[in-house]
Order: sequence, then structure tokens, then C-alpha cells
Amino acid sequence: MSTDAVVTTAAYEACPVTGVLRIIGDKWSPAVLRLLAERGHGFNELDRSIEGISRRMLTRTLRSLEESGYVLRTPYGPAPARVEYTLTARGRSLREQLRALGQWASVHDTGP
Amino acid sequence: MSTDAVVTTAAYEACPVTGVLRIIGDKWSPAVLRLLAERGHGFNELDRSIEGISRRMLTRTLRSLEESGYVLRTPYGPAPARVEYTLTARGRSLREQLRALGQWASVHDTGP
DNA sequence: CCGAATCCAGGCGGATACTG
DNA sequence: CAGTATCCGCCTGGATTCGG
Repeated sequence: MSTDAVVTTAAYEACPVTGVLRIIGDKWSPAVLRLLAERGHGFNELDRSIEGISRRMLTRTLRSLEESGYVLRTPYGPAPARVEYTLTARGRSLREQLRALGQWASVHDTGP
Repeated sequence: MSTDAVVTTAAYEACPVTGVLRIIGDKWSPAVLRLLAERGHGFNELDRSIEGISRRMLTRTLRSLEESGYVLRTPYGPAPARVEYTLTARGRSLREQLRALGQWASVHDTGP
């Protein structure tokens, strides 16, 4: 059965790196991962540390990273509503890869 | 002089990886780089190899990679209009980084 | 064979204001 | 402090058509 079936998403899905890039290839994920790699951060703390980001995009970025299992969100403190964002094991692992890529970029230039 | 000047694009630009990702973080660049890493390809050859891509996006992707110095475009043959796309030294160098990231991705899953 | 031109939908990302 | 809600411009990316 099937000589030509299941052509579908052959060469495209065959590139594993695409999946990750669709998540961390956006505008702010690298900066967030970078900061969280140092230590846990609160929301506004991240907001203030990342120059130019909006609270909206910070939320979206954090949600995306959380859903992908890179970031852990832990609310604490019933009163003034505090949340801490930290990297998961996968997040730290990914961060290492990004650091290597960043290393490469700073050496080989990032284009014109 | 200046205690608070030059706040500008601090933490954002401080992340070198962002620059590269803005180029290869799109939908098709990884697949193109992957194929060109094997050998030189013609335009339609790439078009046929990458399932789902449109000629338009292939053109844009190649132009982008060319402008960034990752891909070399060399036309040859006056008659039937042939072009060969190959990786530059920087391109091959970048491809190595991507391969490493792809390795990581295929091990650590790419998320749901 | 290798594109460029046009059209168009959808998503990313910014600005602003409001909530608990 | 930690978000949500709304609006809106822009760019990515797909489909189709035309040209060298």
C-alpha cells in the first residue's frame, strides 16, 4: 500500500530546528530567556529590565515560553499579587544553546 | 558627565542572538540553509525540494540570506537562465550552529 | 528555468487605557 | 504588582499571474 502517499510536510518538518525557532525566533524571547538565566524575575522587573518591551508583549512572550515548557510561572503572596518567573530545566538547557549562538553572532557579526 | 544618558536600547541590543534570529528565525531559512549545506542548488531545485514553499517566499528567503552574507548567488548560462545558490563561509559557519541547535531540538523535543 | 508584480489574509507587535 | 482589553499599523507569507 501507498507508493506516493504521505508526501505532506516532508522536507519542511525534516528540519528540527524550525520548531524551536518558531517559538524563540520572535522579538523578545531571547532577552527574556537571557534575564531569567541569571535569576528569577518578577513581571515588572522584567518589564523594566527589557528596554522597549510593552507589558502586552511581555505577557505574550512569557505565556508562549511557559506553554513550551521553557519557563515556570509561580504566583506567591495572596495580597499584593506577586509572581516569579524562572527557567525550567529545558529552559536552562535551551538557554545554553542560545548562548552559544550568541557567542557565534558576536564573533561573526550579525549582518549589515 | 552623564549619569543617566544613553539608556536607549540597552538590554535589548545587548542580546546578540537577536540579530541572527531576525534573519534566520523566519519560516524557510533553516530549510534552505540545510539543503545548501549539502551542495549547491538551483532555484527550482530548491523549490521542489522544500515541500510547501512558494516561489515568492523562496526568492525572498534567498535574497535575505544573500544580503546577510550567508548565501552566494551565481548566475551562469546565458540561454536558459540558470543560477546556482551556495553557502558562503559565513553560511557554512552558521549552518553548523543551526545543526547543533537542531540536534538539541530533536533530543529535547520541540514542544507540543 | 528564474524570477518579478500584484493581491490579500493573518499574525506580530506597539500604544493606550482599564482591572484586581 | 501583575496583568487584561482594545485598536491599529506593518510585515510575513500564501496564491496567482506575468515576463525574460
